Amino acid sequence: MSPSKASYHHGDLRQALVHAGLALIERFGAEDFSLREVAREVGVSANAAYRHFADKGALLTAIAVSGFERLSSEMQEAMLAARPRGAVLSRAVARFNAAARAYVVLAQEHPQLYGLMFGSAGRACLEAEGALVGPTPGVLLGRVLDELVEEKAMSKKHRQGAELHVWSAVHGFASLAQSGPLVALSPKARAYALEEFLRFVIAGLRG
Amino acid sequence: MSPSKASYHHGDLRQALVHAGLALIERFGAEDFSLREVAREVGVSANAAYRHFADKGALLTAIAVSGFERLSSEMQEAMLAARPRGAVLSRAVARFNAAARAYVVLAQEHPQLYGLMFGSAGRACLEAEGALVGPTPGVLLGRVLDELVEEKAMSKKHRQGAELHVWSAVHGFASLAQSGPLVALSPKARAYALEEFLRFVIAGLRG
DNA sequence: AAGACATGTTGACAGTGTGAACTTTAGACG
DNA sequence: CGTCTAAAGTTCACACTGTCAACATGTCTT
Repeated sequence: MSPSKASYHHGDLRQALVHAGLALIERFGAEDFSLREVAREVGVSANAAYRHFADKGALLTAIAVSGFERLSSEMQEAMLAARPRGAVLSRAVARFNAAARAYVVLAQEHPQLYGLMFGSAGRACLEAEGALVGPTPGVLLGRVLDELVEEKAMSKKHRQGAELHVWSAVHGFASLAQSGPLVALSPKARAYALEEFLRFVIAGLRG
Repeated sequence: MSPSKASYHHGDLRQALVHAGLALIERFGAEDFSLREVAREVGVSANAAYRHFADKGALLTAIAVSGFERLSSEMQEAMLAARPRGAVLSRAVARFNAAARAYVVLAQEHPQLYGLMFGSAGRACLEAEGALVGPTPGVLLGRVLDELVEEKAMSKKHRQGAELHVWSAVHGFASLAQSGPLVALSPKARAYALEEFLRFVIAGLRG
């Protein structure tokens, strides 16, 4: 029961495995992820993980879930901190930009985790209902779209299906930002490209 | 030298490995890809592959390259076959739509290959110069954008960096189409969602 | 004809995911 | 308090993997 029980029983092995697994993935990527190695890291036998996860895949999925929850909370935090700048940038647009930036930044700073989340391991928890505790990125973006409609920055007609559109756009940019032509650019140029891209997306919403 | 040499030397083992590997990947995905299994499939010893590929990863990269080349050729083919419909759909817009559809369709029909292409294996050959023989999707889309500018369907001002914008959008949609909220939809509904999305992208280009 | 070189094979080794059987421990109940 | 039980962790075992080293077999050049 005491939080750090160094004896036979670990206390909260499940979470420890997820934590250590996340660290390993960020270092070496999801491809070379080894169940035995994360067990070693935690200081536990190889098969101990099977009391908490059915599979190696189940642990990977749990790590992906933690990634989605982090993404969700960082997007929400950024949206809360967003402030409209002058008259050219409405409140809802500022909040949208903030959410999208948080999304891209997380993908850039944690490429391996991001790859896991949208690989075949993480794919599952987007479809499965109840796998995530926080809102999915699509849901979060959908809320901002509602604000845009309220502000009359986009028409109701274009609202339908638009969360998928903006999610696709942001997700695609985030993906290409870590493999495509953006990697060669300086951080400053990348940031500028992102702002340009956000203008493109907003323009698309206007229709 | 004869095409089917059943003896010690195989003839063109490299291509046979890529072919068989591609088939295995489409069946079981890139995660469970086994060098020994593809060798078995081809009817050759496990280590024969090392005369043609430095690594398991090198074979995977070669398969990804073949995927990119197929993507490229299918996009070009679709663009050639595209015809403007009536007066509402200009030639360049029709060609853009055709290219984007081909992209999404390939991702949908070969999700495992597509995942490989944009996983850490395929990522490399987008950055490395000369790894691909055909044009990259971004280059291909860029050409259609030039046509759009020529047609005055988009301004020169918005042309800069736009291939990254549309590539991001299309890539993101294709990715989410195989994991996100689209999988639950009927094929007809999915096709409609794609058309809606294309309108969104075109609107974004107009600015 | 002969040797050089590319191509394929065999054997071996460390490391992996995972099933089965065993052991330790925490907590419930008399 | 002692005892029983089920959860949590361990050990052993097995098939399989990627890859290295050494060897065998063709093919091509001269």
